[in-house]
Amino acid sequence: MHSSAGQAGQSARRNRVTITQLADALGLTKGTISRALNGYPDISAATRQKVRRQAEIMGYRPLAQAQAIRTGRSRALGLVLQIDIPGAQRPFLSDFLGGVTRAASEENWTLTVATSAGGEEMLSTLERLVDERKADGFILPRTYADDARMKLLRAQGVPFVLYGRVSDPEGCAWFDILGEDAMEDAVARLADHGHTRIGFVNGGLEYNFAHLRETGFRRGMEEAGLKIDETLILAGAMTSDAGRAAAHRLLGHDCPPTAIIYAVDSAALGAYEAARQLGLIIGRDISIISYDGIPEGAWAQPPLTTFRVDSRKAGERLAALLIQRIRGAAPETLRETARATLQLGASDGPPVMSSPDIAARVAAVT
Amino acid sequence: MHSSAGQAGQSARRNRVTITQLADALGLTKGTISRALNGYPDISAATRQKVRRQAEIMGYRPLAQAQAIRTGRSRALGLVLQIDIPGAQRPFLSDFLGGVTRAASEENWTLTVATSAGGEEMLSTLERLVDERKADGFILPRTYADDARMKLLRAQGVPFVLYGRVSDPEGCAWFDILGEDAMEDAVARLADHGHTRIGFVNGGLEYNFAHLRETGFRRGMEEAGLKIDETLILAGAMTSDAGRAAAHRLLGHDCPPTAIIYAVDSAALGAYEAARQLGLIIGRDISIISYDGIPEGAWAQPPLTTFRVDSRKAGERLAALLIQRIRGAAPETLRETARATLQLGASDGPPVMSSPDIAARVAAVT
DNA sequence: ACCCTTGCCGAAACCGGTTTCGGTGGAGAA
DNA sequence: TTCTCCACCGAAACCGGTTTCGGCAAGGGT
Repeated sequence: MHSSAGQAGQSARRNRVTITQLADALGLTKGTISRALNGYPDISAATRQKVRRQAEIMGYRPLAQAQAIRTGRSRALGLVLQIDIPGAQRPFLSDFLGGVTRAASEENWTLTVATSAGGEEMLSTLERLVDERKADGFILPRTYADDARMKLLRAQGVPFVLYGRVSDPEGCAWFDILGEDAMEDAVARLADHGHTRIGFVNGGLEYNFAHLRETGFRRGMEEAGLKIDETLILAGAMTSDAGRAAAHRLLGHDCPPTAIIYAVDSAALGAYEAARQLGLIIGRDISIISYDGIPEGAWAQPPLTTFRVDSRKAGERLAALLIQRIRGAAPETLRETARATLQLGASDGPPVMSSPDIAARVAAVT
Repeated sequence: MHSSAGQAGQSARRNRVTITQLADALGLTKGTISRALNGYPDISAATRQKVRRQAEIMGYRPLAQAQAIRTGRSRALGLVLQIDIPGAQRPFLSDFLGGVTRAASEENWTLTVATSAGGEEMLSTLERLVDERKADGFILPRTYADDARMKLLRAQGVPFVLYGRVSDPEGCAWFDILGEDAMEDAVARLADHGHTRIGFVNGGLEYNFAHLRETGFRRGMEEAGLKIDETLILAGAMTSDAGRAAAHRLLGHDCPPTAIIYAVDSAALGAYEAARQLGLIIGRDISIISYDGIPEGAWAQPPLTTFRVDSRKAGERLAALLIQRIRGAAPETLRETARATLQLGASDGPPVMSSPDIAARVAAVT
């Protein structure tokens, strides 16, 4: 029936040391061992010490699954990735996972990963993992302005942490990068270059980060003393196609911007195509600054000036926060933010062409 | 002590239906239920039918962790990613994970992911997962010519499948993309263009795929009736830096190639830098064909002609194979391959400059 | 000297399943 | 009719832990 796979279980099972073996070795009962290791107060310090040492010697590690059926907790973090979103978190995933698993394994936790295509599947996947107790808590990447996953988990009473902030912070723990500060800095940098007409291409407004980044953009414009032209603010660009369309629209404006800030790198890459079609050279005729730090940006010609996100650190912090959350810490105490770092490219610089110059060039081409 | 996290477990626990509840509802004992659902022969067809239907109605799903402590199997697949390798499997990860988890969840399995930096950490991580029974089997990406992970798992009797083939196939199941065929096709394509001096920049020879791709290159050269110049074959280039160095070396040759085949996209991108430094235009003065299909390639100028790997499908097949393997199928019956698909770019074409032309240009610049 | 705490640990139930072992009833054979 | 065998299911042990409950001995107070 089962040839080597059957033997597999046996030989792997052989060397595990169980709590009963530990108990026998010490002449105690397994109940006592369990309480000693889990820090119950009714075990003497001397006994606890002995148990700890012997456990170390024999290499005893409790079987998380056995613990789980009684305690309901399996020392596993859950992560459900939405993979149908074009280009979303694609390149950072490896770093992000590295961070999460590193932090998790430091506390002897593991990571259970699932994926979903589409929102409903996401929710059903989440539900399945919850009631099969595959994870004690969840990391939710890419928070939406109104997040259904959050509601589900909150209703079920399952702990979670957000990668991103949310408008209704009630009972939420999170880690986030300050995208608004980056957008503000981007404006300041362009203003320093001498730009006065600056466009803004935002991501999808269903994401919470988009609102924050727009706020940052507006704040930056105010700080720099520049007038905001609402017709130079677009949204919904998450892909290079959408980014290209947005660039065409802005550059086809009666009075086009001399610089464009993108909220999302993948969209910013679309501007390269648009510029090529219009005969404009990025970094000279038109300046671009963006946000994310995806590797494609560094390989574009000229390299994209962008604000890089440290995904690995984000993963590490999120895992650490979630573990604390599961252990009972109040969510209000579990909120952290970090700044993005400017990654210099050559896609921005002082304006060479004026707004009318650009308009003329665009008109000539089309 | 624990405020909302404590309540969390309770409310989540409430709606789970256990095997005992199912048994009570049917007036049977839980042992009978278990045997009925697991297809034991000593349960009548009628009873089995009744149990199945009632389980469906009540939405019963066995708790994998509870099953695991008796059976040793938790219905979880294991994946350990090595994240210190620069650029390795970075961009495909999302697709790959999507494939794995999709195939896994179809059978109600889950995926446990861990990461490691460096070979020893990899082994200890693997060992920890094995004896904590966090996974019933493992997917091993990027097989080495002599793979320590394989030996470990084989010794422990733990099932595994390889993403990639291996020189000693004894007891191994695998899925792989036929990189050698792609390399062969690449040579044929360049030969059709009219190239006769073709260089080859391989990846690290510690990886098994490198040997396969070199074989493919040589076979392609023979098929095309071209002479192989051993001094035009380099190896060990996995990063763009290494790829750039390799390009400089080949183009600095007394009689440089007019086309270069790279075994790895990330390395091929280094050729773009080298060409820029030497004043050569890729796709015209020098042709490049590569392998992997990373997104950066499509954004390079000109877009990289490369053989694209379907990572999602790879993930799906590997998960399916591993599950079969765990269930006892013989490894010899679990071996699949697929072809890479050519993704047209503009980095290759008919030779415009001859080998001496290129040599002269390079000499002039340096 | 007696009682009452208190500290500390053993015994046993429990979690949600799987698996072994017997026992019962009905069909078929003698 | 009686014996036998087999199909089918109940009872209970088991997996590796956690948690409750109760008991015993030492120490403190009167």
